[in-house]
Amino acid sequence: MPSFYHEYERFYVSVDCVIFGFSGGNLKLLIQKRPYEPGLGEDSLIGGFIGKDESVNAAASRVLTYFTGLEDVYMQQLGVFGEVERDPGERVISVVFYALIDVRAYNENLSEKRNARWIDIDNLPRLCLDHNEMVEKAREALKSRINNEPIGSNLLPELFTLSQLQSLHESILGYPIDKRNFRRSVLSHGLIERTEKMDKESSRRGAALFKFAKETRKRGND
Amino acid sequence: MPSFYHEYERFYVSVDCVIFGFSGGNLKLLIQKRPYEPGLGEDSLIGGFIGKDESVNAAASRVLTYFTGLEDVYMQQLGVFGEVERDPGERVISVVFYALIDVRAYNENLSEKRNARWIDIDNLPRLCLDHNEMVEKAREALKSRINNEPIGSNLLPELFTLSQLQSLHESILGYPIDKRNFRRSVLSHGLIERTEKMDKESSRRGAALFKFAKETRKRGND
DNA sequence: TCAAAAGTGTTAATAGTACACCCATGA
DNA sequence: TCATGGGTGTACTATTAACACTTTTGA
Repeated sequence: MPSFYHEYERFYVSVDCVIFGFSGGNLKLLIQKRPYEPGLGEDSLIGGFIGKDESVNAAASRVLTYFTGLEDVYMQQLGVFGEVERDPGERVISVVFYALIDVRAYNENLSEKRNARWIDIDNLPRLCLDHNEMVEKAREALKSRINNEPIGSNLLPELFTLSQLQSLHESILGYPIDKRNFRRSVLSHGLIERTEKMDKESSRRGAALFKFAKETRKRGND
Repeated sequence: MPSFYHEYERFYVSVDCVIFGFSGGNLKLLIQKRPYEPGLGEDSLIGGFIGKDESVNAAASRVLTYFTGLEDVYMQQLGVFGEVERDPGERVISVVFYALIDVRAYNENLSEKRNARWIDIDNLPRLCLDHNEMVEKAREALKSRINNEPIGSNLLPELFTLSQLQSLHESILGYPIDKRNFRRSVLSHGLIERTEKMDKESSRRGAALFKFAKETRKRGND
């Protein structure tokens, strides 16, 4: 096979994943200790390099599964970070994804093994390189999606209360929502359905558990 | 300078630009004859390879200027196309942008020199590689932006009639819009201003010429 | 005089927003 | 009995959608 483009430069290409979770009423981010120099040990997004025979999306999925133990996760491309000096070690072009996972399904065992941990999105440490900027951009993307797509289904367990769903929306949007309006709105769209089950854990009275209607759990990274 | 990532693969990274224009009441796309093997001479998006000391965005701007003669053009990242086999020659990861330009400002001389031409967006030929898919995705991005951002300012000349603006919106959205509702809506947002000038070319009666209010002409690719 | 595009208002439906109290329960 | 979170309705406002005729003028 001849080399058609041999006069051009080749680049390291990485994937970085902004992995969102939701627990304890707060939006969380999964971060790791950076395993390479430069910046070894600094807080970092979950990432990795693209392999020779692997598509960009496949690399993102591989990295995500490696760090969470989960497959078929909701994942979207966010964009490319391609400044020349963004990595002081070598020139690396990074393709950024964001993913939404149910933290209850996350494999806790991996946390220690991978040197990863969940942190509160509103209390982010300084991350290495341009990773804070990536998180910021991912939050914006989430904000503009939450009202139009049922992405909450990927962050919540199968069954959830309306209060949990509201709290998730509030965490993403960053402002409080009126309870009655929220309930009416979310129910009128027909995306969620009430089940017979009740949650007795988070309140004395108990709250009805809801589930997302079929087909609203969108998966994959295409 | 040590090589931190030397164990990883490096890739050719290209930029491809979906360049939209608007003339004769139709949305247009600028294409070229592909200048490389494989697929030499096939219809192709405007593209090029990223240089060693050039950011990804800078590469896109360079390519755009080279093919249009224009600088400071409205440009947005669309995403990365990273399938392993997307280019049968070599593995190339492509970062795709879309740009909006005023075809009247386009340097016609470059058309022949660069082997480029404008074609009607609704009458696209088969493009090389996965370029048709890129155009499709760019059109979707345009559609979802046209109602929220004054991107029309980048496709129209400085002064334009409301009919032209409406026709642009219709071309992008793909369906007819009610004239009265459109006018009321677009005027109420205060993004455009009526000028004293009249257009006498496209109608007997003449139509008022409008311009976008300052600060609405967003430029650059960040 | 007529063809062709410019210009102009009203009404109905829908979606969104603001707002406050009672209920059921376990401790 | 009381503290806690669950659950409910109504009135107002803003936005969107549907719809048809008159005006101007050059050919």
